[in-house]
Amino acid sequence: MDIPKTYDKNREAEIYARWEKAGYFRADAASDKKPYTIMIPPPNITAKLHMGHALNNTIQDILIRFKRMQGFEALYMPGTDHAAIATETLVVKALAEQGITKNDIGREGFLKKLWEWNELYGGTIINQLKRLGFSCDWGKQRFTMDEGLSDAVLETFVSLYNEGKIYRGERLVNWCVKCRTSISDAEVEHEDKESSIYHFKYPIDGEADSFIAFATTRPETMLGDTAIAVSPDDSRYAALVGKFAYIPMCDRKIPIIADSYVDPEFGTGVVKITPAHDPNDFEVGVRHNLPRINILNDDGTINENGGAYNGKTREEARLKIIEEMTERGLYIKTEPLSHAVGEHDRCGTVVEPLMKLQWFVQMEELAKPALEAYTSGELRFNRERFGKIYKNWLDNIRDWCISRQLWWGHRIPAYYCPNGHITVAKIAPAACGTCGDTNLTQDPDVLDTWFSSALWPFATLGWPQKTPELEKFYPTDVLVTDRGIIFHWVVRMVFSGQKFMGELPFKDVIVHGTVLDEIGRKMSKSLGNGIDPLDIIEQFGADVLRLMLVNGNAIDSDTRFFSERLEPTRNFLNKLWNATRFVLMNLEDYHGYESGENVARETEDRWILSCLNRLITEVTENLEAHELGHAAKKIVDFIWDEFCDWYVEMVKPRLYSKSNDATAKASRKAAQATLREVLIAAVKLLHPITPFITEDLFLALRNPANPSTEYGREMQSVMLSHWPDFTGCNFDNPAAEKSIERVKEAVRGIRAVRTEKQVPPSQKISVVIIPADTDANDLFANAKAALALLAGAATVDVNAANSEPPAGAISVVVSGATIYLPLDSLVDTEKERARLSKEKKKLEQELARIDSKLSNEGFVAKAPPSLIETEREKRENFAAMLAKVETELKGT
RNA sequence: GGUCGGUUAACUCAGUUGGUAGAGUGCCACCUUGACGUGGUGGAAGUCGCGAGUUCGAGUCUCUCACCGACCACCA
Repeated sequence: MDIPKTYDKNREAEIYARWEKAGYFRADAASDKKPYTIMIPPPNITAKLHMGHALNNTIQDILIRFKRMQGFEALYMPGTDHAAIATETLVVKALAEQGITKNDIGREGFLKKLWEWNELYGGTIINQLKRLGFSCDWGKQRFTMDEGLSDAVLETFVSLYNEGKIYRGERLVNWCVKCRTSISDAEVEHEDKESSIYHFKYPIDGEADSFIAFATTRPETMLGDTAIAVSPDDSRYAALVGKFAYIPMCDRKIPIIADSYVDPEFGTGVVKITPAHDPNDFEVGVRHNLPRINILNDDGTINENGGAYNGKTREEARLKIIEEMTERGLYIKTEPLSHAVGEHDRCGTVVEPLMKLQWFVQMEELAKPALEAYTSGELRFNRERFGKIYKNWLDNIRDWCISRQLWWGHRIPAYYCPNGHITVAKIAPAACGTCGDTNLTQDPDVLDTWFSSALWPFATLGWPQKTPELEKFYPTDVLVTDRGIIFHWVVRMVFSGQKFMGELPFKDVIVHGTVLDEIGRKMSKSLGNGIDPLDIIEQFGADVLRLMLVNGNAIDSDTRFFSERLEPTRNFLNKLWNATRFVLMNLEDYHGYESGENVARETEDRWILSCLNRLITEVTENLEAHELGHAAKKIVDFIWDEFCDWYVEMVKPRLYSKSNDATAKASRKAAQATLREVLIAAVKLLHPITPFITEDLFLALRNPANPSTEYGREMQSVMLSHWPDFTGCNFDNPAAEKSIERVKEAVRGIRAVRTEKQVPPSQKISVVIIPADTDANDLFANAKAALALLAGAATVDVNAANSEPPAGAISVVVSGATIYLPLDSLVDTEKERARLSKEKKKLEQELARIDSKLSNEGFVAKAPPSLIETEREKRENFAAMLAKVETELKGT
């Protein structure tokens, strides 16, 4: 049989194509199996996938494959997001490079460009997902702007509108002067900036030489001031309340009012009020019925309300006003100030609060059940702190501004007639619903991109239609997402699901960390420190990337993408590949034993099966609990340490035995059966994480007589075979485990001496073991052949207990035996005494530690009995070993 | 300003109900033994950020502080 020494990662694409062709990822709504559903967080069609997607989707695919193997009808629903503003910005930029603007090509032409963009990037993303091995049901793939989702969006909008939960109103919105659109609070990033605070004073109207001093960080907004406010409790200004201040630039008198919003301790205790350009001032304005003067155009320049400043930019106006105030003797001073400035997260432009007529979703009532779901414990987060983020957001919920002044997105289904009536309908109405006027225009704005993704868990399944898919697969089982979009997305899916499906869209939320670069920074385009998953796949394969991303990692903490971790991961898969190769090479005359059949198993067989049994239990538990890092690490450790380093080595003498003796043959077959069984189970456990290589290995192990058989139609893939489960096989075997642990201890002891004495592996030594009792005698006698191989011995003699030790030998005391290595020429009495003394000291220290513990009344009284028992057993063992060491010391 | 996270071997990180500190990489020494040198064997290496507390016992629980990081936030 000819199997290459290394796994060919280039087979991944071929294996994937095979799966896809066979329809293994298809989830059937008519199936009798229990459903298990995960919705992919639809990637934005803005660019290629990055490492964050790779992690996010790997977690999902592991869970999906695990559940599919467990016999669930598992649906991994794929799709993409149109990402309204993000994509539009990119396309605008791309057009600008050709000297084209949106208006040049018009709405229709522009949208055509966007659909072309979607074809290109949406397609790229899908191919990347496939390349990473994700087992999505591609037949069900959706896009947030496709027909079905668009219908769901309209349905939602109309229904919320009819309920009065969507309204249109003039409010202060976050306005991006560059993108010329409103954005939601969540899209505003606050960053502390070094800027200045300017101190001015306004004259008090009608009183010569009387002024009121205040400070502002935005002098240009003075043009829109409609009041001056002080604290009601501030005696300093009490006399001024009710009087008027005078704004010279605008020739405007504004009232001096008292409002509790003002903190008398801060600054001068005086705040200028600009209701049209500051959210707090807006509130104050509402309370005091102040006029709202909008001084800005959509592009951020001063409008006609700014009088002489009309047409100037924000920055120009600011300087000019400072100048003018100075000339008028009303400027006091400028101080440096570090304060938070809101910026648009997409373009970095300073956000301007602006009065606008926009569409809003009234959040108060929708938020209540969403909050209740969390506080009642129905909605769970994998870490409590993520739940707190969720709760905090809902506690401070504000109405959601959903209109965007963009073209790419779901156009708002509101139609206006010349008489000022609004008609909201899914299908463009022929006439105004109020006055019957047929001259209607549709609102030019589109909806916030999250409006559609909020519906993702059920709209993708066919809602508002009552489809079999919706019936079968909703609610989904778990949502896996990045920390960054808990409130953007998770919150909105929750209340949407509750509102329209009457049921939470999922009960478990897994929030994972961010993939950082090698020095702990976020990967970003601007830093140029991003790593393309496809580059890694090109070099190492998807299996390596997937395993590396989860192995040993705490799911909730950020992880650095450390390229040095790739090689060890690849090495592991190579190790697994070769372990399988070894097993296959030794199965040539194997004619099949099925699990549970009566096989002449030996102690090491029972040991490895016992370890495997525990591994399966633990890995299953870990996966159920979404602790992928633990699961992966345990499988890797088992395969490498227990299986390869110990079991395979121990079993070699049995495999290589040429004896035709019936016992020897039975023993060989038992070894073959165990090797195969254990490896098949291990490969299955690993399959959700590294699906490609395990598929190949499984198929080979299934049919060892002809492992190179091409994937036949009748052959099932790994994912459809069952998740390993040894319940009822009685493989749990503590006695075998204890025995093998002793063998391992003996082997390590001998190896340590060999290394110390620099005995090369090629030099075979003889070993004499004098066991402490009959149990140990049986154990070591049975393990003679394995011991010989593992310790590089030509002969292993197990003498009777208490028999005379050989002369001139180095002695090693282990649990249950003293081992003698007759290495006459190498024995140096002085050094031996030193070594044994060191050993003695170590044992004495161990004993002292245990004794102090056991003689501690508090410990004996309060520690769990099992722990005390363990300590006593250890004490016994150490005491016996110490006695042996002392005997040896006397002998030298 | 508020909330949260991190601080464990030279490096990157695990450490699931508190019970004698682990892995990988790197380093040192040895080895091509019939699966694998993308390998094997042995080894060195940590006062678990500082200080205190609870406990028979603390990397693990509580508090203080320090440094790093994330998020939230309307203080002019």
